Amino acid sequence: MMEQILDVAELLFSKHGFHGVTLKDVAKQVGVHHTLLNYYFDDKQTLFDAVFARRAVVTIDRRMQALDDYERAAAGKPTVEGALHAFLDTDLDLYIQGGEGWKNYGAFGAQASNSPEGAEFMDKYFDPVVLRLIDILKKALPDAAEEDIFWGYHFVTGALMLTLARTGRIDKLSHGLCLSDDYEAVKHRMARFMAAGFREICEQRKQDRG
Amino acid sequence: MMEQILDVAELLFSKHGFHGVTLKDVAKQVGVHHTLLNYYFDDKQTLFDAVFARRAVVTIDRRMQALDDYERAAAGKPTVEGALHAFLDTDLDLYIQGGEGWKNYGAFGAQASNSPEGAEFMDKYFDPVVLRLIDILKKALPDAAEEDIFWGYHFVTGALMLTLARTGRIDKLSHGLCLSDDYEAVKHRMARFMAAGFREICEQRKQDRG
DNA sequence: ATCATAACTCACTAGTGAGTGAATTTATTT
DNA sequence: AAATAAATTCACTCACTAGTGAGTTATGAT
Repeated sequence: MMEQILDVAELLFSKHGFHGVTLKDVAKQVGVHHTLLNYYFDDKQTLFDAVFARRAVVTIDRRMQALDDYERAAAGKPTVEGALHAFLDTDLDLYIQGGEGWKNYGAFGAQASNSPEGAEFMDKYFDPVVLRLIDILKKALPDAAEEDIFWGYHFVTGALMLTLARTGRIDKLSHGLCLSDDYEAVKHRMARFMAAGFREICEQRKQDRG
Repeated sequence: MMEQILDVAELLFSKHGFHGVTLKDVAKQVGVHHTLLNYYFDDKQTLFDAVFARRAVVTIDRRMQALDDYERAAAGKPTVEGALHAFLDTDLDLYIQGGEGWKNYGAFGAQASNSPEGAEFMDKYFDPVVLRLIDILKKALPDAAEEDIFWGYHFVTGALMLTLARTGRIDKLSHGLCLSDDYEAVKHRMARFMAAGFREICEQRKQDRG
């Protein structure tokens, strides 16, 4: 039952955010009395956190593992694209293979990261992985200015977050050519797209200097 | 007074979203009785829409104008970077020069685009400009597959939305090296970064083919 | 000064939200 | 079958939200 509650909460929070969902909404969709949620979870915030925590550890561990593996495999010569592939694809694979639940979690996370509190809370979890990524990026771009790498990273997360947030929505613009839950398509493009961006702004800096 | 109400609503909605803000919150911060908001605006949704509408037209007009100007100036040979500069910088300039209000609006828009309803509502306004951009991008990349351009565009908005959404928050990760309201820094990097990405995924497609 | 209108407040209603503690049902053990 | 514990519902409280309509103050024209 607890799992079902988390599943529904995950879905609803991902669509409407923390304040846009009531415990009754969740309970109703689960088909259970709303006070049962207070039985399993102290309060609304606890439920929200539980939704996050349930899967956060998994993503983080996998990503960290993937980055470690990549760096080892690269044997001292990592590339931006390689690092980004490790960072992004590992996550995207989860959403591709993990079924409905993981897709909702992706959207949930993206939504949560939008509020100041949510972002701060999540950063606590994710910062180590991000720093690990940035560490590898620095090795791949030894001449790069630190700001450039950080800005590049911001662009990457932005793109990823938007993709995750829009899961399941139709892209009217492209007349359905791009489905926002077509993570295969994203996986196929994103790392390479972003790697080129990183290279470019480092190049730009050299030009600015010289 | 109406302006003050809109200003405060803009700020609060940008932080907490539609459901995270009560009319009392807004009224209190304006220093006015909460029922006054019902005097100026039919209901909460009307207020929200008014916040959006107040500035939306300005951005859209300016962007559309900038794209038109660019295409004319490019005289049949537009570049991806040029188009993106027109599209992005025009907006960023507004946030740079427009003062606090415009910065809040940026965050407000990014926040609003996160909910399904909000996104759909906004898309109605923004679709024409976006299609105009994509039109130019297609001319700049005549060999590109349509999906690639749409995906690239998604990455661009994602990065932009994240930047706008995080306005005013400190980036702990970079120890303050990147300030998310340092739009000058974004302006300096984003168009070029993204243009390189576009080029790359078109290149990739050629490789995939041949 | 007077009247009219705009700007704003007050007192209130109806409804909803989260949360509590007692009561009941369901499952588990003995 | 009885006893016990877990799972679930019920009846309720308290705080708060959006919104309404009547009332009040300020503003401005005549």
